Amino acid sequence: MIYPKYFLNLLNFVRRHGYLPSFREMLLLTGLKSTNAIAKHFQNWVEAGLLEKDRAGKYVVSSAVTGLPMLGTVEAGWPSPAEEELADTMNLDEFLIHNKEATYMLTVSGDSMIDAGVRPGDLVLVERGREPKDGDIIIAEIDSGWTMKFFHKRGGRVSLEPANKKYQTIYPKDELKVAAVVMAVIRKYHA
Amino acid sequence: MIYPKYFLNLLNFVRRHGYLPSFREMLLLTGLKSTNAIAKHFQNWVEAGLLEKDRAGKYVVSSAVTGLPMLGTVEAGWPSPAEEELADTMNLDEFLIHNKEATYMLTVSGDSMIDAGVRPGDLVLVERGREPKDGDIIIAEIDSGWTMKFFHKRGGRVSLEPANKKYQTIYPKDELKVAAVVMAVIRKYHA
DNA sequence: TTTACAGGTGAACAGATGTTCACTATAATC
DNA sequence: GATTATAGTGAACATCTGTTCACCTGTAAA
Repeated sequence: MIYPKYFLNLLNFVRRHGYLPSFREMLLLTGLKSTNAIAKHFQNWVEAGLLEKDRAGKYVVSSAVTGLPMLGTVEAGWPSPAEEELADTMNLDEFLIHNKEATYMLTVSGDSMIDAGVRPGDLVLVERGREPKDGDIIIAEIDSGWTMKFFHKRGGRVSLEPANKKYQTIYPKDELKVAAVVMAVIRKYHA
Repeated sequence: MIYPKYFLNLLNFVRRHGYLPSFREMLLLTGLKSTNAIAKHFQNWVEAGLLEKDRAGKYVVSSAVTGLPMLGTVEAGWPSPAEEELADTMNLDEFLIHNKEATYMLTVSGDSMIDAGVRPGDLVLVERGREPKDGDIIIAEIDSGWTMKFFHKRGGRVSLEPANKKYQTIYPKDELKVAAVVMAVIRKYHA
């Protein structure tokens, strides 16, 4: 995406400081000399969808700008520049986390879920206090300790199934203690 | 983590608006009546590490507050409340993205990398313009189209290896067109 | 009982904030 | 050549900002 003149200065400031520059700060960033020039640019950027005004009348950067471009599929090849500009953008935190207060991150150890594509060293985003449904991956407390397994509930009967033939399906004797439901898996390749 | 009184009001505001409330806005949020009361709280929160003052002297929420709690491993069990308070916190965007301008997100179709735990429907974070190293997963353009493969470079000889026995290793005839290097894989279970 | 202190009020202040108005220079269009 | 946008200047404005000072009040320690 090609941004209008001076807008990148604003973005750099936001990334460094975490808030929008004031009009006078924008003067320093752009080399301009009148706050009125900044005001006009800001109005244009609002019309262009790069900025927004919230209910209090304060400027805010649109999430369309801060997010990542969301493209097509791998097999389809790399999109053309025109397609890139149309691409959706997204913010990873907003995208992956629904209930922030209840969301935690854990490191996976062990290979009990490897056939489901969850490998040792992966990170999992889990949500506590969520009711697991049939087929969910959960973090459960069983007699011997803690484990990640598929949760199955068919006709009132609950089972914990690993995604690895080395391990056996567990049928909890009494009640099952569900610590959290796995919402997402993240694997990072380059430190 | 247990926050001091009134601090949650501030956090809620930040999450809704994307910026810190002013002292007068804090009065509305807390029910207090003097900005001086807010000023004292802010100073305490800076000492507690919940807020910071940047070089310009403006208040900013510490990243320790906005991030996710980062806990131990699955096998070790759920941490005690005491451990939770000590836990590191992290921000997913900062954690996963190094070069924002060059980072894109793609949906994976096809099963050529399934033995590496990358499944159809997964999302991959890729970085363009990065030099691939031996063992990296890359998005490459080959004669027949686009594909995701392991990049191998041993003794000057380059090969593209799938992580699926159904497919064969590719030895590019002429130069290899690397579109991007895969930096992370993300799988989301609950829409 | 006295002292210290955390937590709050109320008012005043200098500086910063976005907005607005009148005006200028440059370039493109008719 | 005259006209019309576009992009910018410069100054003034009311309002909002965080800070500061003097003061009040209940609670807990000395």
